Amino acid sequence: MSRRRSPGRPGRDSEDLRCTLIDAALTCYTREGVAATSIKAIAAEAGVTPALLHYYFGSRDQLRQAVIDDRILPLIQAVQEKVHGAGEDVAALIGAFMDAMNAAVTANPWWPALWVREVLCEGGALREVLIEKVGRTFLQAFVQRFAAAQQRGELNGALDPRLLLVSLLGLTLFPAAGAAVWRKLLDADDLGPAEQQKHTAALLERGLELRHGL
Amino acid sequence: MSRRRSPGRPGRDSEDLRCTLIDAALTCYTREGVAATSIKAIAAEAGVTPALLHYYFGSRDQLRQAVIDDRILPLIQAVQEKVHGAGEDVAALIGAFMDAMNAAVTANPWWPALWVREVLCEGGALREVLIEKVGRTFLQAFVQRFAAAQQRGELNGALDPRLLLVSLLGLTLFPAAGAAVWRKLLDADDLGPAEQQKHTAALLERGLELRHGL
DNA sequence: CAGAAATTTAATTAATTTTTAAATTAATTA
DNA sequence: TAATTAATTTAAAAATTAATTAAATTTCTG
Repeated sequence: MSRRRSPGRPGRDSEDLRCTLIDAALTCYTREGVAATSIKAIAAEAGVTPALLHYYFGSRDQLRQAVIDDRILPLIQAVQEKVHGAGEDVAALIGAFMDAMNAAVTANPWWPALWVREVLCEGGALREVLIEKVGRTFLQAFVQRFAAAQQRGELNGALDPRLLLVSLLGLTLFPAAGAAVWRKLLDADDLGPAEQQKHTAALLERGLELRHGL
Repeated sequence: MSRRRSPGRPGRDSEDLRCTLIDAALTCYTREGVAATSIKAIAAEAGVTPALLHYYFGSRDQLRQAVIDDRILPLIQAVQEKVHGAGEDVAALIGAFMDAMNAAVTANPWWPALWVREVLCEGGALREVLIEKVGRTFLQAFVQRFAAAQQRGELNGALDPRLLLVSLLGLTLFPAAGAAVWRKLLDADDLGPAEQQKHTAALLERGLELRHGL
């Protein structure tokens, strides 16, 4: 945070400030939402002046675009690639997706909250980007493979193949986005990604196993 | 939206304007987030002047509180009561919860997006309200009943009882919050609450039924 | 018809934010 | 080592915007 310094060019031990600034922007976006975040707030978060953000990015909009280009798109691409590398089998596909999501979330804790806020919600700042850039093809590839697997009897036929990926997102992104809330409500500091992962896998593999049915 | 009229007291056909104003506030909160919503924006949404909002509610904060008291708390209470009315059986409990959520979401389409934004996310405006007012007891009651059911062998023992309600929320609120996105991505206007409900029930009851396991 | 109620117009106040320009210091280069 | 360039801050300007208040307007009610 506050790293107040005097004016003038910094010494050669300069950390990568651009990176720090983008981190600060992500923190603010996550905490307040993209729409409600001013460059003043980002500057405060980074312990720097608004003028510097101008120097680096030009304007508020360009800064937002930089955050998208530098952080968000690569993240999605990483997930896409891991999934792409999975073989023919649906189980492998789903497993790869869940693993990729868990890895992405663990490495980028800001991601889930930002996602639910700015992609899921009407008026979200990342909606267009994601939907047009990656969403459609990504989602539809899954839908087709799910449907094919159902026909081969390798996947619960009562599921709607179009909704399954949505369910998987709901079981990964949603719990991760609320992690702080759950931990507080449950007084459970030990409740980490590992427990979450195990629980979700159990639910997906076997369902609730109710004796009487819903 | 715009219902421009001249100054002065309106005719006696007056709809319940207070209600309209609160609706407009909800719309803006949902679209832009509570923090980023000005009373000016709400006034525009309702086709009314900012001064009128003052006349009705006193201030921006009081308006927010009115939205919470008039709309959000009753909604949660309704869910709570329906769940409370469910019998001993876990299956009945879970079924009642899912039904109550689906009903609440169908009747109040703004609810899921507002929830993920303002409860789930750090800095959300409804976080404290919900967590302190209803969250803890509600959640813990579920946890205990889940754990008891597991001991009786009536519920998949590999699940984490603390995380199951989170999963259920992730399978209801999350898909509902993104409904517009999914529909657009899938070119599926027919994809409504009924399909969603059926799909989720199938997933919960039987899991994925993969041949090879995850 | 008189007074109260519901609205808008218009003005005030206040704050805030983005952006620009100038000043300062350190590094690099010739 | 002097001159230039780069990275920062300070300070100020410019623009926008928001919340709130006061006054004016119209319609209803008694």
